[in-house]
Amino acid sequence: METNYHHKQIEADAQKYWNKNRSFVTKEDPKAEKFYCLSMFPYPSGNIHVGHARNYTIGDVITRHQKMLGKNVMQPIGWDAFGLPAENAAIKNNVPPAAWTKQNIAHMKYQLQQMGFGYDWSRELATCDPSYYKWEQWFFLQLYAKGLVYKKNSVVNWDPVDQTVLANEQVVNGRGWRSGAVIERKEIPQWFLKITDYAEELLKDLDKLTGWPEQVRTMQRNWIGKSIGINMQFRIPQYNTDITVYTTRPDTVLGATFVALAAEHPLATKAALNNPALSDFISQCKQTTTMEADFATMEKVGMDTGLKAINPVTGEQIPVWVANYVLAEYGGGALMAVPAHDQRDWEFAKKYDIHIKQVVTAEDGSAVNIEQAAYTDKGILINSGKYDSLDYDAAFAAILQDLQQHGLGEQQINYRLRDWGVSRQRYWGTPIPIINCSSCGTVPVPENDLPVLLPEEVELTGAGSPLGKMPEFYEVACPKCGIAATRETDTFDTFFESSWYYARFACPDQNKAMLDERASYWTPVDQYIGGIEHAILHLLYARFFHKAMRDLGLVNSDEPFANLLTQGMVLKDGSKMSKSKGNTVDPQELIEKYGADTVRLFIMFAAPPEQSLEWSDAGVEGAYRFLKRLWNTVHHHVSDETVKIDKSYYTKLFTSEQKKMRHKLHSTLQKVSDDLERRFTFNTAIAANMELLNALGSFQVESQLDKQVRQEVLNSVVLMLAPIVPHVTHTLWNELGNSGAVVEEAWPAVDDTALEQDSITFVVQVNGKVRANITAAPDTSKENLEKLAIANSSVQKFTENKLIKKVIVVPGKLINIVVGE
RNA sequence: GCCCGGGUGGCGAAAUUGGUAGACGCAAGGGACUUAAAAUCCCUCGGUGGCAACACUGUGCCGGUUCGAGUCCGGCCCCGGGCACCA
Repeated sequence: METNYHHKQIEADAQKYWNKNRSFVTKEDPKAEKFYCLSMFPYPSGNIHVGHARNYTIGDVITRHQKMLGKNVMQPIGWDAFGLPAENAAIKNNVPPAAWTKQNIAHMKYQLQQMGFGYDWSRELATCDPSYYKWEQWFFLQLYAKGLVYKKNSVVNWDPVDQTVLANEQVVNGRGWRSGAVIERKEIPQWFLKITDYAEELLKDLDKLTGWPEQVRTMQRNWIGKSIGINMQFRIPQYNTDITVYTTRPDTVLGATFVALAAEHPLATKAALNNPALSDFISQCKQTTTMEADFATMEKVGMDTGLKAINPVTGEQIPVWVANYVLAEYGGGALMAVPAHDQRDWEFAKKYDIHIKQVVTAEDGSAVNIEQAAYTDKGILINSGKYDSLDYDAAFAAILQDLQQHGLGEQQINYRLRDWGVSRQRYWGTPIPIINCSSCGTVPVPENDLPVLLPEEVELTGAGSPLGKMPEFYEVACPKCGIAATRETDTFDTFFESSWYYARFACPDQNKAMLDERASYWTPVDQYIGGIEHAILHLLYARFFHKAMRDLGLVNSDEPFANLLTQGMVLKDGSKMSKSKGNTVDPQELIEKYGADTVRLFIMFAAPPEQSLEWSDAGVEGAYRFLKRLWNTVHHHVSDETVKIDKSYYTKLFTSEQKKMRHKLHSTLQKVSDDLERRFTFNTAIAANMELLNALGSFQVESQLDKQVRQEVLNSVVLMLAPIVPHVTHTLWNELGNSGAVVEEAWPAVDDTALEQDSITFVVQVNGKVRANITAAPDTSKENLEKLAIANSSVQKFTENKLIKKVIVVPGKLINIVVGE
């Protein structure tokens, strides 16, 4: 055995072994339990960064550990290859996005292989490959046929100088990031998927996702935002029409002192026709950003339309305002404003001196001062005539009944969730398979003509999509009537690709169908790992696609991801590491210097996976030092003679020192198994192995049995660390005299007899403060523990001349003596 | 603004079900080995007081529940993620 740890040679050898023996190439196997482990696939931005390394190391540790548990494990990898950065790079470097992307994939693939991840490379796919996006176009047409696709006008960020649509990310302080021009809102026709048709199921099935973090389920629940309220009709006498207002607080309707409309509301448009000031105001409102965060923090402004609305419950006339804080997309773009019981309405009313009328008061009779702030809790009705003294539920029911009787209101379930707009006015994406014909209208591309190929030899200028300048792309004959027609030049949102790739990994070679029966074998993914930043959009879209695929008979489960691990952000200088912020760290240098095992060990040791990890170059050295120490320990152990462990070993009469060592080993094994299988706390699993190796360092080896104990410990340490540092353990396993490869070994079993102890330490507290430790047999009775504790001299210092009120004994842990004067 | 997290030594963190706060590692200081350095090994390491034994104090802030609170409850402050066209 080599005296020193040479990571380069060791890592090259191990990787060669896995490739040659196809250690991670997997087939369907009905005899074994399947385990599909998937990390979110990367966008090929150019280099692997630390966030990737963290994500993929977590996935790889779980994959290798599950394989050791005897499961048929599949871990694929691919490339989320369409997207905006390729276009930006193309403009900057004058390289077509396709070439740039392919070059990045090649480099990043090399980097992933250097990290030693156990991927089934035979399943590799890239979403920009026509063999992938063909099926995406096909799937869109299936959804179209099922009525889950529609076209409507919606708003985009328009850069008037570059004459192009900008992503939110490309709008900085209201200006285009390249041109610096003030961004305008522009309404254009776009394609939408009816995710809202699945809103109820997406909400309900969250209860079944017990393998997901509660945090993510809560975020999705709130995002879907189901509410039960009432649609009320407010009469507008001037126009002899009604407007519908949605409210979840019908108990406050008697306190409604105005109606507020979104700038986009048709009635606002009508009222502005002969009111130039209002017309100006509405145009101003429409200038504002499309981003919700900006929308919610901007100053609330409004203008009275001069119209009056009739409160359907009181018959009272109240003014109708246009206000910039009313969302056009939600609740019909109109709301009844109750300043006394809604904080935004309250601020608006204060600003414009609108009447504030309190109609709810606290249930427990405590004081409510609506001059200070709105009272938004549910409570008891006051100033409400016949509804006085009703609580929320009773008032809801009574008001609903009265409204129904007069045909002025109905119960309504609303969702905050909006339909998914999938059109992008960009080049580097999947072409939307639609043809626009002047006589037939919107015509789907016939299945036989798929895929609609994206031309790859293009030049990007930053002003609009190149597809719109390529007649050879967009000039087509209408598939229905044959006359000259125009192909859609928009492409899909890249979330489209990432919403079904996990299923395609089951059958990437299938060229006759989107998916085949192998997708039903492998899905749902047993363990999905990715950044917390994807908690809502990506995971919700993928859940929607899975249900839609199920309804088309393509998969046989309801949910795509059975278990989810959301890794925390990797931060640098306190902010998220991302390609757009340009603060990424390239792990390549560290791999060169210390090897992949050190990088893997450090990343897994620095923080538990769900927490954010503040990157620092210091500490990597410590991980390297540990691997060297492990190497040296094995080297020292095998330098004179190797020992074997057979069945008879486990029934030997061990000395108390040997028992202590074996207790440490098997309690560590128990802890590490739990850490890797249930808790995913890889940091504490590594710490436990460090402790074990430290304990082995002070274990004196004299007899042959001592040496066997040390052999047992080292064998187990190598097996326990194999998922985390697979290269060095590959070599050490054989150096320890074991045949076969560690990658094929089973996870070690706990020897329960080694866990038995003759005596354990109890903590003795007086009034909850630790005063002593006592040692006693594990089965010592409560009474005897109490006696031992009270008799202890350090304890007596705190109990003398005091009354012992009671004694609390926690079995196996502590005794607390409660004393008083 | 809304939704979801987080805050523990000089630093990354541990404490799994309310039961010894700081495991494990980094950095720092001291020592051994060496001609010297690197590497390696050993010791110290939350704060205050004390020669020491030990005592008091300490988990963002304020209050509460409990024999006992980093952990549970109420209120606040700060930091991070998401907010529908970054992926």
